[in-house]
Amino acid sequence: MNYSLEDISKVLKAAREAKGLSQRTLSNLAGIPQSHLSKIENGSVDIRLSSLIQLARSLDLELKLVPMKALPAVESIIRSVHSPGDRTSGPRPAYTLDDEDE
Amino acid sequence: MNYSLEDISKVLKAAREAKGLSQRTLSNLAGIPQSHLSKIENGSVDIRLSSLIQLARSLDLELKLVPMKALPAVESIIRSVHSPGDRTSGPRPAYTLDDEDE
DNA sequence: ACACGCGATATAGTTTTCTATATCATTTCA
DNA sequence: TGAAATGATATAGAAAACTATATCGCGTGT
Repeated sequence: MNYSLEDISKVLKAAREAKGLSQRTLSNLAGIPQSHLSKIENGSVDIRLSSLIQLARSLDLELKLVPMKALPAVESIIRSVHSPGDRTSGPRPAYTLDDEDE
Repeated sequence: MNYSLEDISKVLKAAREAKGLSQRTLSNLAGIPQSHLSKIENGSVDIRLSSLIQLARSLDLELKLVPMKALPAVESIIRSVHSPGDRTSGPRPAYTLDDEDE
């Protein structure tokens, strides 16, 4: 449930592959050496926050600090975005938050 | 919305204060020197992912990589969790963590 | 006034990321 | 066949986090 260093690297790698990017291409996008990118994806380095953010941005991901209390709902949303037809199991979108605030 | 280094530190600081913890107390909880904690909250260091995760956990926060597509919904949920009368935790164990030593 | 807890800051030493660059083993494809 | 692209790995140096420890100024309460 809680993810740690390795989980993050898995997410990053999966996101890169989902976008069909090679490490070298992403390397250029994010301004990070390919050699280092490899280490990051292998979870063999404890990257700095700036690197993570930079990398995430290049992959259309955004880093968020989520209160534990909100975690289930957040994960549900993220899952539903990953698999846009997901009705295999799940609490119906009880979270119909078409909010418009701000 | 997109947050960067400084925003993260603000969130961390706000979370700590919301829990009524001093830097020194959190320092013990998270295993991070108070002096370093201060720098982190001031955004004067580019912390490592492990530090961030560690710190987040101590504050009942969880780090998530959110697809941009899901961001609005996620942010809405997060807002609704710590919004107006923010109780931040209903069943709040009256932890008397005045652990200390020194 | 004095002690206390608070956050900020200083020094110095250790550890590690991060960089640039190059190479390697596979796989893919013309 | 072999050229090209892939991810993994190596070396060496630079920069910065992280540590322990101590101190400082400020506010608060006794």
